[in-house]
Amino acid sequence: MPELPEVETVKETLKRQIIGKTVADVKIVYGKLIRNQDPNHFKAALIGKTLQKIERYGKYLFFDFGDVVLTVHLRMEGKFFLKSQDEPIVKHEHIIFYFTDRSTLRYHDVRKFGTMEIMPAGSERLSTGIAKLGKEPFDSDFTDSYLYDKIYKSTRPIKSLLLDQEIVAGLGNIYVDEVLYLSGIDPRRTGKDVTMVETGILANNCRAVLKKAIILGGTTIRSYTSSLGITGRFQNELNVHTKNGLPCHKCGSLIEKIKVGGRGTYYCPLCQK
DNA sequence: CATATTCCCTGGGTGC
DNA sequence: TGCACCCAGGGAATAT
Repeated sequence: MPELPEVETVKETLKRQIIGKTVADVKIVYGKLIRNQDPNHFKAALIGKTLQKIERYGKYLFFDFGDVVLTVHLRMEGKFFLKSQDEPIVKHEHIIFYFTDRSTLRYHDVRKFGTMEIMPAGSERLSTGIAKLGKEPFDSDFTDSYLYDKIYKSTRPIKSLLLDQEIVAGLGNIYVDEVLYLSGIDPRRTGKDVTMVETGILANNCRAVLKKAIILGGTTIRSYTSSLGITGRFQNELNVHTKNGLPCHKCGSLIEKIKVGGRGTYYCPLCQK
């Protein structure tokens, strides 16, 4: 499941590979991925346009084509592959961008959860979801007090609050489990129960975990590859996520898997209070 | 307003 | 081997 580090890796890889390419055609195999507009408008907005740059905020990608911007969210299993236009369209390739140099960018998504939308340049961050995104842990204004202000009155579990993109943009299920483990905080504790000091520890660990994961190219679990066949290496650094039944590195007690806010959650019952 | 639930979708896993 | 069934999961829509 691509979270901030995986999306960052996808962005950097695609920047090297497709910036400067011009769209010759777009084939839409599964149109429901496209939000808020009909497929013909989607195609017409891109044909003839040249990709200028690619940016990322939270888990969203922004493909800048000059006067329009293509926003993409990979959700669970979305990935991009760069192929020759001569290669046949395979199962789960839902949208194919044909470039004038006979290469193609293919959006592949087994679960069909990903979304795409074309927005006029300058308004791409105003659409549903994106407009409400909170700060990224690397933003200068992602301060301890910013985070504390968002959580200190809440009765929701701290795990759910950290997963909430309106509070912290970019964290997903894997990294939230790791952040809570490193912070020694039980994922079920409510926001109002978390102290200012603990909030500072959480904020620091958000940055530490994401920074390390970006350097390692993200996390590859369950045969997930971020894009273009790339394999991340952060899975070797995981302390708790997917580790149920294995001994905790700090105390040796066994990692448990529970549900918090409807999400599978891994934690150390001794180290996380 | 805050929080909880439902829905989207399919491969993989389970049980028979 | 095949089949029915259930589940995971990010985020938007809907309900409480």
